[in-house]
This record gives sequence, structure tokens and C-alpha cells, in this order.
Amino acid sequence: MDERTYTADATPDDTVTVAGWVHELRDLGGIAFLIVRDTTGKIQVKLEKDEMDEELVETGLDVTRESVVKIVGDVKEEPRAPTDVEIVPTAIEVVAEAETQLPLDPSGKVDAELPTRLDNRTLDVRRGESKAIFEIRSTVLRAVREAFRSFGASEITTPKIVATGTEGGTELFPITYFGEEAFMNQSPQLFKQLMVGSGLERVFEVGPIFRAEEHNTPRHLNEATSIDFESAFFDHTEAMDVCEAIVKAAYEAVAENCTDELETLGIDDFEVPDEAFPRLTYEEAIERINATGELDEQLVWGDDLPTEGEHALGQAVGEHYFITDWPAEIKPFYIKDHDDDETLSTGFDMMHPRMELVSGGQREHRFDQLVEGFEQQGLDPEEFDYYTKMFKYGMPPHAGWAIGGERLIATMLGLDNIREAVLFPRDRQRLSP
RNA sequence: GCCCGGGUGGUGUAGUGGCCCAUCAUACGACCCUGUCACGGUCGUGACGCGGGUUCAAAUCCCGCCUCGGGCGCCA
Repeated sequence: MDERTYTADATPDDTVTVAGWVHELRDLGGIAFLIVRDTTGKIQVKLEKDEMDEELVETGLDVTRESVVKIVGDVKEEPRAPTDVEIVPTAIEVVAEAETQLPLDPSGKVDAELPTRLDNRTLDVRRGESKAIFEIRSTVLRAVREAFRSFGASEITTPKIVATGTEGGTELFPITYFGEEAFMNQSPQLFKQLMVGSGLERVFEVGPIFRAEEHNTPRHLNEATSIDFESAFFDHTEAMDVCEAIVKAAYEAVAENCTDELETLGIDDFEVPDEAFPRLTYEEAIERINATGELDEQLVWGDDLPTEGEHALGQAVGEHYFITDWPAEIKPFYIKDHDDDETLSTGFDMMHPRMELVSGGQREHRFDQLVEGFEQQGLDPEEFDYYTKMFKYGMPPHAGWAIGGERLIATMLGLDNIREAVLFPRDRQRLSP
């Protein structure tokens, strides 16, 4: 297709070959219009019955919606055409014919439910709205990579097939690895920590994580994209600074590069967060939740925040915010406690008013305390020997975090289901496509 | 894992015991139409998830199964 012209680039008086999908055919009798769509937009092709070659007109009128066609013709300036230009064809080739009963309508005249759309994702992403989400997702991923690099972090990739889990407690997908028991990794946590002790020092990873929890909600996936960061010689406050900067960089990139996509999605009030994200302590958080009166029972120190409480707090705060200084007992063992108060963890969460986006903290880098943490969690440190032993050979203090990529996109765009932000979601009911 | 709520033409829907051999839109087929831009018009094709039960009568009520969505726990 070396001579192909995108529909958006068709300029009057050119002779072009455009290739794309038949979006619609409007037959008015003596004249008919074929609307051809490609990744850049749509263009109108005119068919005039008495003026043009009979066979050419017949080919054009017989073509079914969503068939792939190749049109050769002259581009004319035409104020009556939707884009002010139209093609007067000299040749129409049906490259790939589409069956007539489409499982969903890519022109968007008739809605389809999410499961129908996911079953037919190829057709779904021919729709402008779906396509816009994934163009934005692509921009977000590029922006976070660039932002990480500006902080001097190196991109790494770590194994997704592992012998042991990360935190032990979470459900893992078991697999068979040449006859041995193995698992799909639930987080790059341990591997990225191992790398802050390497010559790389500061790393990030964008990759899949797998969780076998049987939840069924608009904010959970069994395969998600984790955006991970970890740096040597960082404490939790510095990690939060980077976290905030990365999220803002993602918003900025979308605001700058995706105006058409935002318009397609009907988002006319897209705002890049510019204020510093408030940092609430856990204690302040439960006090504020209790003050809203939304919960039937008052929260007390040591409680995890229930979903209802998160929502109440999110509404009260109204923007992204951090929750810091959690009770040590409800944060994982690899997170370091405050030096001056062992009941307080350096762990933090970063919240969007609608849901949790990030969790992170300063890590326990001292070998003895780390091994003790494993034992307290009821885990056998021996099984994690590949990890713990590296803490014997000079592991610097370090901190980091992980963002749920799909949650970032879903909250950014106000999508009501996280599955909208994944091409082929994996959830409790869905393993295919 | 626990708890709710759904499944009606290809798609999206209306229909809470008889008015339903099932509504509307869109799609699809045929015909008419020379400037549409959700083109318009006429006619037509096409569906009650599966199995059992209650009833004179079931898309509608009951039971089981399958399937989907949601809430919670937990989490990113």
C-alpha cells in the first residue's frame, strides 16, 4: 500500500488511493455517497449513476458496511460534503467484504453493552469513543516513561513466572513450570527492590500483574498493568513527590496531545491537577471519615478503610490525595516502620476521589528486620532466600510505589468501568478474547 | 468467598398472568428517490437463555441449571 493516502490528507486536485472501511452508504437514487473511514477520519466518495461507469457505480452500491475497500479517484473541493472535500472515484476495489449482520454497530447509532463490545473488540475499537480511550492510554504510557526518564530512572522488565508470591497472602494463579509448581507474579515488588541494590539504583517498570482474587467490580482486573517505581536512597516522602509528578505528567501529556480524543469522549472540563496533592495521615483520614457521618459505625485506629469510607473521604477532599502513616499492622512486612514509632508505617496510598490509585512506602532494607517481618507474617524466609540474601550484601535505604495503570486512565477519563481502559480484560468471567 | 439484580430479533429496547402467533429504534432484503451528512419514503425478514412446575391461560409466577452485571471483603 505504498501509494495510500490517509483520508485526512486528501487535498483537492490530487489523485489519490484511499483505503479503509465502509462506514456508511447513503443511496439517494440518482446519486449515492459512500463514507470511507480510516484511522485518521472519514471521507465521502460520490457515486453518480448516469455520469459514471456503470460497473464502478454498481460495485460501490453493492458493498456492505464495514467492508475494507480501496478507492482510486480525484479529490474535489465540495462545500456540500461533510469534510468539504469528496472523492470522485475512477476505481473501487472491495479488498475484504464484511458480513451484513454485524455483532455491533461501529457507527454508534445503536448502543451495545460492554460484554458485547468486549466480545467484538476489533469492531468496538472502530468506534471513535473506544479508539480515543486507547489513543489516550498510549499517550499516558509514553508520558510516564518519559517522566520516569527525566527522574533518571531506568526501565526494567522482571519475570512474570515466579516460584513464590510477593506478600504471601494474596491469591495467585498457579501454573505448571516443567512439572514444577509456579505462579503468575502478582507484583514486581521484590524484583524492583533487588535492583535498587544493583548498579541501576533507580528503576521503573510498566507491565502486567496477575491476581486471582474472585472480585467482580468495576475497578478490579485479574490481569492489570502496573506502573512501578523504586529508588535507592529515597524515603517515602521523596517517593510521594515522584508519584505526584508522574501522575501530573500523564495528565499534562493528555491535555496537550489528546484534545481531539477528549472532545470525542465529550470531556470538555479536563483539568490537569496543579496544586500539591494533600497529604493526610491515616489518623486524620479516619477522623474526617467519621466526621462525614456517612458510616454506620465509627472507625477506630487499626481499621482498614472500607470502600464506603474511601468514597466519603474522596468526596470531602475532592482531588487526588495521599494517606500516610498507616498503622504498621495493616501494611505489608516489607514496608518500613517509622524509626521513632514502630506502630506507624511509612506506607502510603495515593487516592483519587473515586478509588485507590497507588500504594507505596519506604522499604525495610535491614536484613534482620526483614527476616523478622517474614516470620511475623507466617512466611518461611527460606523460600524467599533469592530475595533476602541480597540484603546481606549492601542494600541501600529505598522507597517506591505502584500505580494501577487502568485505574489511572479510568479515573482520568471518568470511565465507569475499568474494563473500558483495557483492550482485552481478564476478569472472573472473561478469559477470551 | 458472601450477598443482590438481570437474560426478549444481529444490536439496543418496550412489555408485572389473557389486550402478545410480542413494541419501538437500528441493522438486513426489495422497491422509489440526483446533495446526503443519524438522508427520506413504502413493503418485508428476524427474538422471549435452557429444563421442569403452577394455571383454563406464562415473556410475565415458582424451582433447578447455564450465563451476565453489580455490591462487599480485599486490593492497584
